[in-house]
Amino acid sequence: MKRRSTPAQQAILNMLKAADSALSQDMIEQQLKGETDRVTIYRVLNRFCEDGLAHRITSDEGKFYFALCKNCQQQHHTHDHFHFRCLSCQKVECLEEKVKVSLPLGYSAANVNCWVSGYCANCSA
Amino acid sequence: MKRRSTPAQQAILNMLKAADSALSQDMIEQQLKGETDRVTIYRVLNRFCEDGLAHRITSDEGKFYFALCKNCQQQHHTHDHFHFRCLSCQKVECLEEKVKVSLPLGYSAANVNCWVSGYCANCSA
DNA sequence: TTTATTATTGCAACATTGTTGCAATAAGAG
DNA sequence: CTCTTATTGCAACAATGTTGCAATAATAAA
Ligand SMILES: [Zn+2]
Ligand SMILES: [Zn+2]
Ligand SMILES: [Zn+2]
Ligand SMILES: [Zn+2]
Repeated sequence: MKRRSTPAQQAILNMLKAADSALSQDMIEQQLKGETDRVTIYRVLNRFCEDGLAHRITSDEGKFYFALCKNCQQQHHTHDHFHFRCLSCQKVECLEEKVKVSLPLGYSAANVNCWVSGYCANCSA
Repeated sequence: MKRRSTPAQQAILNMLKAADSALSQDMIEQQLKGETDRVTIYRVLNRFCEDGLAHRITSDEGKFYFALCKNCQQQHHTHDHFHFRCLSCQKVECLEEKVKVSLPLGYSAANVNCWVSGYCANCSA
């Protein structure tokens, strides 16, 4: 299935690049001022994930955020970094810090979803 | 506000003790076979959290799980441990392992919500 | 340029999860 | 036993995410 370049897809990709942070569907819908349907936004974001352009994380609020992949290889994706959500400015960031966890004997890990919420440098000041 | 002991409250508390793992509202509703209303289950669970008996965590599926507090002081609660969700048997556990993360300069942490999903010892075998 | 193919979109409908308001019920004190 | 009010059940709602389907439009082919 070959991808097509569309206004919605471009706008959302640009937003993700410009934001340099993770965005949720509702954040994108707001910035797009309702020009694009909710469903389309979800579909575009999911497509980015399928294509290895972005990754999806479930926040501690229980909703999805999407962020462009930075340090992933084209083939090999690893999203085992911490995510930070600022309780004041709402910004969500992928942190450099990798998650290190040793599981009990016999356990195996398939995926990791780690969040820290608090106040970012701007909002702490 | 003084608490009262009710069948629903007791049943749910016993389930949490017996399970020795974290449960979600729908798991509890199933085991209770619809004898108790959804809303009541949520309210009982939230009450446990208010009373410092349990803690609530948001899973990587985006829904809430509730687990009895084990290593919390009566006054001082710390829920900075990892949680594990088995993709096969659905069991959710509080792990002993504490979350260790160093934030960028100027950032401050208020809360932590860390999940590993994969296969538990039983299901890996 | 024009036409044909089909990826993408918008809309309605639905599923799941969690909360709130309010009247009815029942736990526990006196 | 009676009274107070914490707790429950039910209806209604909000938020988030998905699916089906017909209409639209990006791209390739003619
Ligand atoms: Zn990636
Ligand atoms: Zn990330
Ligand atoms: Zn606790
Ligand atoms: Zn826990």
